[in-house]
Amino acid sequence: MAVTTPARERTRLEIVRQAMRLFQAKGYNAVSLQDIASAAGCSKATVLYHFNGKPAVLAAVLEPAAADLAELIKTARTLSRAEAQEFAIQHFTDLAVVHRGVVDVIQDVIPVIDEMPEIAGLVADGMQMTRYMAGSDDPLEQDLAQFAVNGLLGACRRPDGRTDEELRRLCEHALRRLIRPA
Amino acid sequence: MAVTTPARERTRLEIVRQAMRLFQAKGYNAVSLQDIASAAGCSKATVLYHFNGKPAVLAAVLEPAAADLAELIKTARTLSRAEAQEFAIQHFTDLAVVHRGVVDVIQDVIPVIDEMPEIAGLVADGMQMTRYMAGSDDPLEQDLAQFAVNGLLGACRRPDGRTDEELRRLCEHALRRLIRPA
DNA sequence: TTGAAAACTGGCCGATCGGTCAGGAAGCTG
DNA sequence: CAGCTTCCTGACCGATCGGCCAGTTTTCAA
Repeated sequence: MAVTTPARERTRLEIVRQAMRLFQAKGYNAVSLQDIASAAGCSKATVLYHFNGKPAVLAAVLEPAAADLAELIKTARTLSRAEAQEFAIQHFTDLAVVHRGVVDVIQDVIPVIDEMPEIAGLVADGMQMTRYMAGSDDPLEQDLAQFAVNGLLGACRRPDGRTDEELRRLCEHALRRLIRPA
Repeated sequence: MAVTTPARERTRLEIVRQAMRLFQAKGYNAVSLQDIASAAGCSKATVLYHFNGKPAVLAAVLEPAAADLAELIKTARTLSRAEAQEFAIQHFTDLAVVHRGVVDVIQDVIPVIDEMPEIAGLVADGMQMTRYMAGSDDPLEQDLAQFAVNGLLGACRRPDGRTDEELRRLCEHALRRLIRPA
C-alpha cells in the first residue's frame, strides 16, 4: 500500500490552503463549503469526499498550529517555573505571529467553542501556556497573563501591514510591561 | 400627536433585549431572526415590521453603547492631552465593562465589518479613544495602546463570573502597567 | 360606538446552507 | 488490453435563512 497518493494529497492541501485563506478573511461561519470548493478549483462534493464535514475542514486548518503548540507545552513541562515563564513569553509570541491566520479563525469560532470538540485541545493548550506565562499562581498575575494573551491575539488579528518581526517585537515589548518575572 | 406609542416601544424594546442576549451568547451570524422572534414572544414578521432587516436589529442593539462612547469622545476633545489620557483610561474601561455584551457582539462581526456601515461610527470612535489613551503620537505607544484595548475587550468578553467592579479593577490595573503617562 | 391607523401574523418566496449518492473519469496493475 | 481502485462530480435532498405581502387583530381618538 502506498503511504500517500500524490493526487489525493495535492487536492487535500489546496483545499486546506484556500479554506485557511477564506476563514481568515471572512470568518468560519461566513464561509460555505461552496466558497472553499470554488477557491480550490474543485466541487463541493470533492471537499466532502476529502473531509468528513465542515468542522473537519476547520480541524485540518488548525492542525499545524495545534501540533506546534502541543510541542511547546511538552517542552515547557520540563522547565522550572521561571524558565517556563520566559519560554512561554518568547515562544508563545512566535507561535501567535507565525500562525496569525489561525488566531483569526479561532476568534470567530469562540461563541460556539463548546460545540467544536475538534479545537478543544488547542484552546486548552493555549490556556495552559497562559498559565505558564503568568509565572505565579497569584490570581492577579494569572488574570494579567490572560489580559496579555488577549492583547497578543488581538494584535495578531489585525497586523496592519506589519512584518512578522515588527509584530513579534511589539508583542514581546507589551508582554514584558504586563508580566512580572516569577 | 403622542411622542411614542407605548405598545410599539414595548415590543421594540423586548426585541432589542432578546437580540442582545442571543447575539452575546451565540454570535451575530449564528442567531436568526426566528430565534430573536421566538425569544421575544412575537413572530419573525413582527421583528421585520419594527426593524428594516437584520443589520438594523444589530444597530439598535449597539446604539446605547455607541451613544455613550460618542459622549465620551466629545468630552475628551475638550481636555488637554494628559487629562484626555487619564479620562480615556478610566471611562473607556467603565464603558467596556458596563457594555460588555456589546463588546462581545462586535467581536463576532469584525470579519465583515466593512459590510456593516451601521457600526462603522462605533468602531471609529473606539479607535479615536484608543489614540487618546496612548497619550503620545509615538508609534510604539500607539501600538501598545491598541494592544491594551485588545486586552481590555478580551477580558470583557469572558468575565469568568467576575463582578463589574472586579473586572473594572483588573482592567485598570493592566492598563496602568501598559500605558505610559503623557 | 365606530372607523381609521397601528401593530401584528401566517404563509410564502428564492436563495443558500451542509450533506448524500449513484455513477463517470482517471490512474495504476496485471 | 481488461479490470480494479481511487478520485471526482452533477444532481438532488431537507432544512433554514432573510425578507415580503395580504390580511387579521388590536389600539385609540373622535
